[in-house]
Amino acid sequence: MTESSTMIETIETAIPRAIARKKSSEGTAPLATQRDVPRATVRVVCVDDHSVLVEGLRAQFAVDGQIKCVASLTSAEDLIDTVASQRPDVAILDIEMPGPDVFEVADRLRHLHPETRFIFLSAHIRDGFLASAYRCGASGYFAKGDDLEEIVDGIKRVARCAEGTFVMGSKVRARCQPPKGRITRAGALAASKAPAGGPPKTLLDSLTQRELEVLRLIGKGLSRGEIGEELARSPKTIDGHQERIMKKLQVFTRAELMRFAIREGLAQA
Amino acid sequence: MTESSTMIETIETAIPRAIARKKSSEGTAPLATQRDVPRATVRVVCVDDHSVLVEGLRAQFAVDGQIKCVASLTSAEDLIDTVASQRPDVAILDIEMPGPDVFEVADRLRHLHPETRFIFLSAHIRDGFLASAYRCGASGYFAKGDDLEEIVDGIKRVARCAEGTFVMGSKVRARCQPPKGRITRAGALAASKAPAGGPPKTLLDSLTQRELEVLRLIGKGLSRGEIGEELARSPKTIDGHQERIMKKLQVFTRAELMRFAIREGLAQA
DNA sequence: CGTTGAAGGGGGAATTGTCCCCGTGCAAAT
DNA sequence: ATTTGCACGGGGACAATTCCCCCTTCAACG
Repeated sequence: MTESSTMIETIETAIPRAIARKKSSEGTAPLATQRDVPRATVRVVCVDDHSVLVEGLRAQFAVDGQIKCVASLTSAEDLIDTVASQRPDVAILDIEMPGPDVFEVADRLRHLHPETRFIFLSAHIRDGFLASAYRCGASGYFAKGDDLEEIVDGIKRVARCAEGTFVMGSKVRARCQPPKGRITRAGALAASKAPAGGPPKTLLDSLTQRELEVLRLIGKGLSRGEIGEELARSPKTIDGHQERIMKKLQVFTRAELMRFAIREGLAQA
Repeated sequence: MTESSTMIETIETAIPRAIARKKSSEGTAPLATQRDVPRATVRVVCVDDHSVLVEGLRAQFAVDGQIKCVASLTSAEDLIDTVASQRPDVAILDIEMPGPDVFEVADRLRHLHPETRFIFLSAHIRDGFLASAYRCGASGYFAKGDDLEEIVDGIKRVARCAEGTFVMGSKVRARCQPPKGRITRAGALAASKAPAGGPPKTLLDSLTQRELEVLRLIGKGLSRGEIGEELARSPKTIDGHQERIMKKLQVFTRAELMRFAIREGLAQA
């Protein structure tokens, strides 16, 4: 199954939304051609409530020698402060943690400290997580089951590549484009303009904003009436949304919608 | 343990894996920092599909110096064979992994190699997992969020303690003893001697066998009619069971029952 | 011995959920 | 400009659900 090449195939998908903000460097790409030249140490901060996971990263950073973990947190609560004081190049964020919502914190982080990039390192590959990660401006998404070397390589790549790059681990990539289309250089390029937004395409993308909202509320356990109240609509209207959602997702009961919401990361179990 | 806030560590550096490799290659030589009571090294095998997690354990084992990871697997598939060839003292098992059901493999392991103890190290503390772990003969259950020292200490304890003990991490213990212990008539008695090693009590224990069965079928997405057919009962009867379940679990809709079933490991998302 | 209480089984009514249908506005395609 | 498509809002019919009620059995408790 392994390629003959030793190169790790981490794909960088160009993101249309991100307008290239050049760093006053001239036309020559200063980063791409210096693969073998040791660069300044990449400073990272790790956020994961599983300390054993963080130790594993530290160990691998030590082996690699080009990354240094300058701080670690067990929730997203103090992330902003820590980034403000430590000024890391990259923040590595778990998703399912106690405490404040990681995506919201990440969104604030992007606005307060745009120079610090961040990637997600999650145990699960869920469409909802992937979409949220992309929307809040992440530079990458890796699964905890991805190879260590690949993760380390991805971190360095994120720290050094142009802004607007979205790097995925191979297991993530394998999950988010299964239906049609092979992953090749050309394929990735084509995929970036196919869905008219470039982000990883998932089943969730077939839902409208309203439908997503309704699905999220269903995932919270609200009844049709409660959802209608929440959105200031008639319960019948909610029924209609629900019906369309179920048709799109090929699901037939409300309970299965709950399961779908949980599986895709829209609702918490 | 009430440390919901985050923890910052300014790091000097950890080189755990390199050290671990070096030491283990030297054979079974005792360590320089060995304590007054010299013990044989505890030989363990780690099973987790997240290799970064395994590296974290290895790193911590190197720091501790009394545990040696003799093999690691990314699924339970080859566990029996590996135990047969490596003869470890303890197997450390993740629960939610691709591949064969860990509890079933663990059950076979106990019968084929009763001298090898095993503990579970899971990201989630679910009542269903806890019950399954206990039933299949595990010697312990730790959460990945438990302190590293605690996990390492637990492994050593399991390797050295008398058979039949069940060791839990502090976060696990905090979860499985609900404030309002309202279980059975013998509940008070069992609770009083629980800390010694009795079966963990959870919300699930308050359900009867029939109710558990119904809950499992609900978790599979079946409707009342389908469940009634499955159990050869009237749909109305199923309604009654469901109602009792919801009352016991303090849950108010079928969709929330689905969520509960998923959270407690009775159904898969 | 009677009482209590928990478990299994079911009836009936009100609510909710499921699935048809129709109408409107809005944007892209013809 | 008209057609087409579709997200959105809602009506009505009917099945499923929720939540009351009742009965029976059986084991534990006073």
